[in-house]
Amino acid sequence: MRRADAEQPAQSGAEESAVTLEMVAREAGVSPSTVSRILNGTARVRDTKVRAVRAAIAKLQFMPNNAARTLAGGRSMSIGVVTQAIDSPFYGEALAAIEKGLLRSNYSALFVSGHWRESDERKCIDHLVSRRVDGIILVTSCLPDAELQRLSRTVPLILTGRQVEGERIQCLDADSTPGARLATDYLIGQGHKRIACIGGPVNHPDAEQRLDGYKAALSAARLAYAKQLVVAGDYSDAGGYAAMNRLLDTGAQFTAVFAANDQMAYGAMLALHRRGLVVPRDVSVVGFDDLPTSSFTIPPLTTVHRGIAEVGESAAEAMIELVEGRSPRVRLGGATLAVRESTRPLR
Amino acid sequence: MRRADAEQPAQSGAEESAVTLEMVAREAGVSPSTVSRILNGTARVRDTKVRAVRAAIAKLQFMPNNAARTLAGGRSMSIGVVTQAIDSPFYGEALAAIEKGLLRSNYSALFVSGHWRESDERKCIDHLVSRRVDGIILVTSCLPDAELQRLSRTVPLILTGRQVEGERIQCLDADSTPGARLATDYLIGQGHKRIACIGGPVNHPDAEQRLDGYKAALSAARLAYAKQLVVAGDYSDAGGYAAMNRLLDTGAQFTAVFAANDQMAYGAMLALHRRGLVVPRDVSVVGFDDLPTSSFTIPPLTTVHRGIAEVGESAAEAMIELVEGRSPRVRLGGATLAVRESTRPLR
DNA sequence: GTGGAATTTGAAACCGCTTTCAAATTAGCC
DNA sequence: GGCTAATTTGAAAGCGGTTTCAAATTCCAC
Repeated sequence: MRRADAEQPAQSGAEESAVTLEMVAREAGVSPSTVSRILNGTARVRDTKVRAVRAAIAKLQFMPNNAARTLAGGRSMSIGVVTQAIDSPFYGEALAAIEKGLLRSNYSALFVSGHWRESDERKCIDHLVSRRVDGIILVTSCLPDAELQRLSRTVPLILTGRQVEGERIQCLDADSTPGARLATDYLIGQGHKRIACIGGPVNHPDAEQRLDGYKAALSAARLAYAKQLVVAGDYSDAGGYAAMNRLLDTGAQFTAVFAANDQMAYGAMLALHRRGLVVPRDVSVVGFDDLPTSSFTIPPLTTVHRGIAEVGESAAEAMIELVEGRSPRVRLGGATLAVRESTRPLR
Repeated sequence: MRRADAEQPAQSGAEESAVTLEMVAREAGVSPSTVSRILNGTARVRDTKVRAVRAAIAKLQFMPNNAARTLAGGRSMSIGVVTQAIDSPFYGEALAAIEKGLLRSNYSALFVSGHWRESDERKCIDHLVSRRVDGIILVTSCLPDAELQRLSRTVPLILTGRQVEGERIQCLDADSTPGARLATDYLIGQGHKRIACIGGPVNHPDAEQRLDGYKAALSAARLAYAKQLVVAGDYSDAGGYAAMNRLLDTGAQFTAVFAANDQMAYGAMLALHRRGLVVPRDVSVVGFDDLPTSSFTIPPLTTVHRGIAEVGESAAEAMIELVEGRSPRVRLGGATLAVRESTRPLR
């Protein structure tokens, strides 16, 4: 082999030939095993050697090859994170939190998005599996329970937004029902009796919970559930806008709206604005999620706060516990209502 | 061989022992090299064997071990993507686009965020390098030119938002000056003469471009540049809110504002609203970036559209060209103005 | 049918690190 | 000091692929 060439510092457009652990070992006058042990802290090593190795590492600017580590060690030190749309503010916040939660450990995150499509999500997950991630965090999943259970035999799972049984599945209990209940109760407490609801996509577990909370609040207050006051959206601004327009077009009477997420609330508020209706004077609006932007809408949005960031961070921490073999114990705070300026007492 | 054992589906909480290429080879009655060749298309293989191997792969549900591939092949088939904050809507959109652009290839993205801090960004990049990414896309970077040039010797770079010379550095020319000029020109064309500006973080190349565009428009229209009409923000909603309050507190007179990004425009609009000023009746507001939400603010925001998504996708495609050894040729469309309802002619 | 070129194949080396196992060293104790 | 026990160390065998190189086939023209 042209080792002579290799000794030359790489110039030109060519890639610098990487420093290997073996080169470090040679430089420090020890065996590769010793270097590895120092790197991983897997065994005691005489102090003089530790120092020599550290010096060699610094001198050569050694950076362990992750692929080799993964292959030899059987662990990739990376966690797959599945979301549905990386560009939604909701997932953005969750991802940032997961990134933060993983930070203190040596694990790093691999983000992929399923776009609310089973096939896409499946492909993403295959991808993660072939990359041998040590665990997968699913921030909402479109796949059926059985499939997740099967997957959990290959790799441990953390799941938010849904409850699925399984030895190696840890669910962060994030039932949305109480949050939706809280929001609706608040409106009722403010004297509203005709409360519309812009729901999430039908057949989506989380969306159903939010609708259930709304219904529960109504029935607890002995208010009739009026089907014509409920319209489905798709969790997007545009969807909320369209939903509100449909609602308005039917001529239904209401003094308040509960939107199943903040983005739809934004859209709904714009639709109201376009019709000359002022929030909260004419209609009170409550959202769900408390996105960072919700403090800056006009008017600032009253919304259910559940600490997306907190959930994300907990998920990350739980995942670390899980892959390190401990059993995580997660307790999440409940939902609270961030009361801002999009609601008012009825009189 | 305990083939009998191997046939049992894996049970219990134990991880399923992964299927290896060698098992596929045995099952198909060929050598591992042949399987590899079929997998990668690196050589012709007799058709009967191809079929046998495909069948074996399907039967065993073989999924190549990515770490082994990376180690042996020297390519990780992954691209590092550096942003500053994964939870900002701007980066969210960019990341989604990059993900999309990479989709058709076999490369996948590794997202990391630098949080506008040099040290964080440096750490992220080291991380990517140790994971042997085949290329790095920097959607804005805080590091000095020289450091990027040094980095480019290790791995090819794609850089947006800044121009840095280098053999293996490809810059997507995304000079913000013309966009800012466009926005300010529009306000001037609408008859505004006293135009305030909420700038980005000082010392940030991109922010400076946006300020330059603003100044250029003023001077082209022979309008005086008034220092008291310019305040610095930090590209966040809260920053825009605070900046507008400072502006208002000084008692400066203005009929329009150019905010260096949409999020600051949101904050500014809220600050105006709180003081009883109506947009656009009392003050016209123009933003920059055209975030998806900007169509749904109240009022919908007039803003500079530069196709973040387009930039992201181009970056991804250029990166593929680059790592495949071709030389990318990217031409981006210029900035346009999305005229909505936050501006009005002065009279 | 035969020789030689072209095409397919498999054996084996290697990618860079971890880890086992046994040898070498050091420590502890009588 | 001598002997055993405890601690450090290095050699070598993988991890699961890719790739080189030469052997084995197949092809083709004569």
